[in-house]
Parts: sequence; structure tokens; C-alpha cells
Amino acid sequence: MPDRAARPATPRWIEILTRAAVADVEGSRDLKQDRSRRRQQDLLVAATRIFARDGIAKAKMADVAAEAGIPVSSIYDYYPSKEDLAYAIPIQRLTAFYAEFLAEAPSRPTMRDRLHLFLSMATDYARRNPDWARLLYLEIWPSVLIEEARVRRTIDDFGRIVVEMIREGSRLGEWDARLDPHRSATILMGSVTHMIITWLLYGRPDDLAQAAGPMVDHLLMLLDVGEPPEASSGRLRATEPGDVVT
Amino acid sequence: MPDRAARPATPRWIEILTRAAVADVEGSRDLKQDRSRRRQQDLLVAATRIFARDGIAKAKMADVAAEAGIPVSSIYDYYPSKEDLAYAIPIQRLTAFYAEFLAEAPSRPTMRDRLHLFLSMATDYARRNPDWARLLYLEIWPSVLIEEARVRRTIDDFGRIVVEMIREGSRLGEWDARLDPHRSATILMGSVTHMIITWLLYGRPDDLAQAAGPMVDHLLMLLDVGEPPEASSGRLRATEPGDVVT
DNA sequence: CGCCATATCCGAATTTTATTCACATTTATG
DNA sequence: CATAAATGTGAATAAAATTCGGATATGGCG
Repeated sequence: MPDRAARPATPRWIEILTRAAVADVEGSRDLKQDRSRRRQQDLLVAATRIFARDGIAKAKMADVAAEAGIPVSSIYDYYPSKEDLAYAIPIQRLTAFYAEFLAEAPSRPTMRDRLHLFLSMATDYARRNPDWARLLYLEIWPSVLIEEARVRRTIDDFGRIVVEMIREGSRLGEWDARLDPHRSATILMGSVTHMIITWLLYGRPDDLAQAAGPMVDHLLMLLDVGEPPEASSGRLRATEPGDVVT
Repeated sequence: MPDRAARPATPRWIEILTRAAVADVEGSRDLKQDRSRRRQQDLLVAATRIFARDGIAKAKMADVAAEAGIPVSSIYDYYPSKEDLAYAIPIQRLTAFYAEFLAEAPSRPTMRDRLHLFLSMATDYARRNPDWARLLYLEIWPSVLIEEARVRRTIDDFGRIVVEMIREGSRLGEWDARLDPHRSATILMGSVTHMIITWLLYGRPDDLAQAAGPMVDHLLMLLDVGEPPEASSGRLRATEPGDVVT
């Protein structure tokens, strides 16, 4: 259905980014009283700390309440469940991240530079907000069952933006157009998130910010180099009965 | 301390692999009665299904028990807690995976081929055991707090093996020895696990096995290509006060 | 400035689940 | 086939999340 022939006036990655950078806060019921807004903010900060420390599953609402200095039952005035509380955290800042990137991106001349910026900024965000990052990268991103559509979409947008930036780069002739953008995106995102996860879990590399730049440069070489030649080592197996063939 | 001058008779990746391929089952108390062994096996299978379906946190022991056809309290005859039950699952098969690879690896002539095999086999394992893979890749691998040392180590071995295989390849002159093996390992593992995760969550690529080979070939190009030139795009930021400088 | 409707707060139940326990049953072994 | 050890199990306990309903605070308005 989509009309691929006509190049849209606005590249898709900007469309997605723009939507993602706003999609946010409408989710939270608008509070009428001042004190409430302050409290909700305190609650979110407290929750980030406790969830990052204990993991969502093991964290106790009592601990979160204590950290925030409010009674347990008041939490439920803001969020319907522990899970929802947990999910509110990544949404808020991911949205902010998209907004920041949207502001920075136009100052970069090429798609390559923009990709570089996107990945570096993501890494730097994690470095500066380790509690938030633990929650996002270790608990929520991979979580099996995020029915909560808003969370899922906010996270998925990350991937969509990378894929679309790669596509745009091909279109502009910055690299070999035969590259599969999904594969390239998988490599870029997988590598970067893996580096962040390793840093969160083991503290290596010591200086994440310093490691990120060269890592991303290294990754972007793949775009320059282009498609690999025919499979070098044999396939693991031939198609088997029962396999989905496409 | 380690003596880098003398090349050890056995490469380190084989040492680690050998240990990892055995480390297993001693963890589970040896059951005297036949029926028990059968039951424990049933329990593990049931748990894999339920945990993969509902996520560890939300899954109910009652459901697991029902699926296995045993009373809830009997679960505790085998595993001291829900968590321990969950952790037993990945250990068992990861160990089996290491053993399989250990058997296959010698038949490959180069380190490059062995790396290729390792990553392809890991992908194929996930494809063939999706429930298990959901548990491992989506719930346990990234989990913030796996104190259980055995689990942590079994998983960490995965990374160690990749790093050491890359080192061995450098040593043998198969690729540029100036490459940082940790960075290369991060790229290889991150990309592959990201592909597996995407497959588990969204069913794309349709045919994981078919996608894995070319993906790994593509990744291994990075080893051939060598170190990138000096940073192409500017660093995101200069060193700031408060940063760890090494 | 004081009153009212509404929003917010919170201690005390309630509910949901994991985990433990004390006794019953089964198994391997001589 | 008797016996000790190993297993099995329903019913109790415990630990948390979540709900409830009256008490309290807030902001707009006469």
C-alpha cells in the first residue's frame, strides 16, 4: 500500500522521532493540585532508585513508599500497580531523549553523523543516568510481556528510528544501498546496547563515554564496507521439514 | 600475573569451554528414586513453558504445578524457591550447548570457522528451543541481580569463550592483532543476541536459521577489515570533571 | 475571606501467592 | 516382606500487593 515511488517531503525517521518525542506525558492523569505533582515526581525518583537497586520483581512497594516519604497506599493514587509505576519511568526519559536528539540532529550534515550522534547520545544518556538505564536496559527492554502498548511503542521507536536513518542514508547514496537495513540496524543497536549492559553489570569499560565513540566508528565501517561476499563458512544446516520457508 | 610470554599448551577458550561443559548437574541433589527423576524432569519442562509464557515474575507456582501434574508443595522438594527453579532451566541447556560445541569445534580448521560455528549454533539452539530461549535471553541473561553464582558464571562463560576465541585468532594471525578483543566480542555477541531477541519478540526474521549465517559472515568482516581510522565524527563530549580517566 | 465541591490522603482490611510443616505414602534394599 | 530412608501432600503460615472508605487538604467562587 505505501507509495514508495514518491519520496516523502519529510523523511520517515523525522516523522517517527517527532511523534516519539511528544507521545509522552499524556499518559499520566493530569493532577489538579500542586502538591500532587511534586509528590508524583518524588515517587518516580524514589521508584527509579529502589527498582534499580532491587529489580522490579523483588522491590517492595513499602520500600518505594518509604524512599518517597509517603504511605504505601498513596502510590496507588498515582499508578494502578507496581508494574505501571515501573513502566512510567523509562517512558518519561526516553521521550526526553528523543526530544534532545531531535534538537541536535539537524546540525549534523550527513546521515552517518546523525547515526553516530544517535548512538553516542544513547550511550551517554545511560552513563549519566545509570539507575534509569538499569531499569530500561536490564529489566524493561527485554521483558517478555509488555502489553502496555505505550511502553512497547516508545521502545520500538528506538529501533524504527535507526532503521529509517539507515534507509535514508542509502537513499542519499552515503553507503551501499544493497545492505539490508534491518540487519545493519540489528548490528548497530545490538552492539551498543550490549556494551551498555556490560557496563551496567560489570563496570567495563571503565569509561563508557570514551569507549562509545570508537565503538560506533567501528560499527559504521560496516556500512562503508558493504555486503559480504557469498557465505564463507558452510551453512549450519539445510532447510528442514517444518521450517518456515519464505 | 598471568604469564603471557609462554603460550599455554591448551588454548584458554578450550579450557573454559571444557569446564563450562561439565560444570552442570552437580548442582541438583541426586535423587534416589526413579519416579523422582522423572518428576523433576517433568517439572522442569512445565516450568519452562509457564515461565516463558507468563514471565518469571508473574508466573504462579500453582500454574507450574498444574502443568506438571503435581501438587504445589512438591515443587519445593526439588527446588528451594521459584527463582531457583527458574535458574535451573538455562543452566541445564547452556551446559549441554557448550558440550555440543566442544564436540563440533575441532572439526573446523580455523578460529574464524569456529567463531562462526559458535554463533550459528547458539542461534540455532534458540530457534529450536524457543521457550528456553525466551527464558534465557529475555529474563535471565540481563537480570539485574543474579547472585546465584552458578548461573552467573555459566552465562559469563559465553562471553569469555568468544573473547578467548578472538584472542586465539589474533595469535594465530587470522586477523589484525591490534583489534580490541573485548570490543569485537561485544559486537559479535550483542548483534547475535539482539537478533535472537528480535526474533523471540516479533518473529522477525521469519527464518532465523537462514538469517544467522549471512549475519555472522557480515559480522566477521569486521575482524578482517581491522581497526577503523581515527574517529571520523567528533567525540560527543570532552572529558568532564568527575569522569573516571584511565 | 470563608465555604463548598472536588481532589487527595492514608490506616486498616482484604486478597493473592509463595513458602513451610507435620504427617502419610512410597520406594529400594537386605 | 520388613524397615529405614526418601518422597509426596493438604492444610497452615507468612509476606506482599492491592482495595476501601472515611478523614483531610486544596483551589475556585460568591
